[in-house]
Amino acid sequence: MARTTGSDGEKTEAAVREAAVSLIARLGYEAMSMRQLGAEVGVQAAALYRYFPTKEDLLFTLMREHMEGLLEAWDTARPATVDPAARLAAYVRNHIAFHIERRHATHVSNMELRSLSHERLTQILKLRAAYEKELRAILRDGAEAGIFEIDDVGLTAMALIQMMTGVIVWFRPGERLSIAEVTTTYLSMTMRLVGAKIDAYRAARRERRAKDAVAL
Amino acid sequence: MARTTGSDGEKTEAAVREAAVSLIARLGYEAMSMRQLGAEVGVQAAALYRYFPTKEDLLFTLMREHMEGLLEAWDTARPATVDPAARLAAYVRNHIAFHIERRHATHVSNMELRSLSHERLTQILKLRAAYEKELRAILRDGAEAGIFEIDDVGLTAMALIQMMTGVIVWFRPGERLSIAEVTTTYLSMTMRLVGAKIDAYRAARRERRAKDAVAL
DNA sequence: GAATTAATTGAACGTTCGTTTTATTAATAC
DNA sequence: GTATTAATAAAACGAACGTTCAATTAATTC
Repeated sequence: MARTTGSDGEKTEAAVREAAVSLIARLGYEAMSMRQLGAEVGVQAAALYRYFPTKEDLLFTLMREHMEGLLEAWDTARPATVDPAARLAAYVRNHIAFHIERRHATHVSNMELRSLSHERLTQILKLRAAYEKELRAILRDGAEAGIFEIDDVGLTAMALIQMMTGVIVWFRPGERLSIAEVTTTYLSMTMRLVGAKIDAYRAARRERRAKDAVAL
Repeated sequence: MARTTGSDGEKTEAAVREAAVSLIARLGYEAMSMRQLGAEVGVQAAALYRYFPTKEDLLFTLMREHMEGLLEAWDTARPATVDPAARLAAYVRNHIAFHIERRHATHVSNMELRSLSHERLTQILKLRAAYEKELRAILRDGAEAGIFEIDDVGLTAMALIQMMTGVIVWFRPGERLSIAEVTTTYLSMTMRLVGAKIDAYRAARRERRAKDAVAL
């Protein structure tokens, strides 16, 4: 009726995070009770307050770490090239891989924003905006280089993100399609959507060189 | 402290539905209390039970009517032609118009599915499946006629629906873009995504006629 | 091995929840 | 104008909620 044998703060906290993501994704933040979460971890509800001062703190921590993880993943996956088509392909691949791998956490971060305080909501939205800005930059560069055909950069970025993130709604690992197949298909849909011509970047560069050569 | 002057069951029920859609969209189903809903309508919580036997019945009614409305809207908007490009354009236009017009109700229908009982969830998903089936049929016809270029019909349908429905997340009437502008841009993104060639249907028909003429 | 710190239990707190019941008044029918 | 029906208020129900607190035991430190 007190500290249990083998209990370990680090392990318990990790178990709480994991169980919370899963429970909130399945039931919703409001519908999940602290008693349920405790039961899932194998601990009384009161023990949870050793790790997170309130239920909302727990939610916010999960969301912030998810968004920071997304930005870090992109920072690692970001290619060195300036070719917009290659950068867009990398963005799509990273986005889909990250979100399929963390379906539950993505669900939480996208659906439970309204349960955050105003200040914390702002923090999460700022992280999200930074991530989306990267995509808009790629689209703008591609449009200005003439290798993408885009009506409205902001609108296209939103459409692409909604389309890609939507994967988590219907995708189930081990069903009809593999992650690789899904990614390939989404990549070709993306490239068509932005009107990218295959190897348009190299063609454009060749053309520019030829023009420069003439100018000399 | 009982029936109030001017009270009218029909008006109250309509006010309850309207307030419920708005409150659930804003706060979430679990977070909205029956007392809050009553206050919004200008009535005690107990009075709500004259119109909906339980809170979940209220939610289910709103969702079912939303989905039925969507199917009816498509039934009305569905064009007579067999041209897949024209049908796809009509589908996109109807989808975007319907969802922008009913942003709150769409939010409710998409986000609160987990608060339904198993049986009722099945009913709603059946309606949704019927609606999505229409899009898959259009895509399949277009692919078979050779005027769309589609890797995977099911996956493309999901991608398109996620992309289009995503409009309600960021679109606010009266801001930078009008509904017409948004619709036009989404239409061209859709056509590019499915690899539709402009007037490909007419060209294909012309070609077929020419071949038939030769065969004679 | 005694003292200290870490981890947890179990009980309790005040609130709020969805819902039910009963009483009461407005509108309608005869 | 009386009887009936429709629409609501007010109060109450037990259950569940997030959270706090004191007590208790395991692990660690010295």
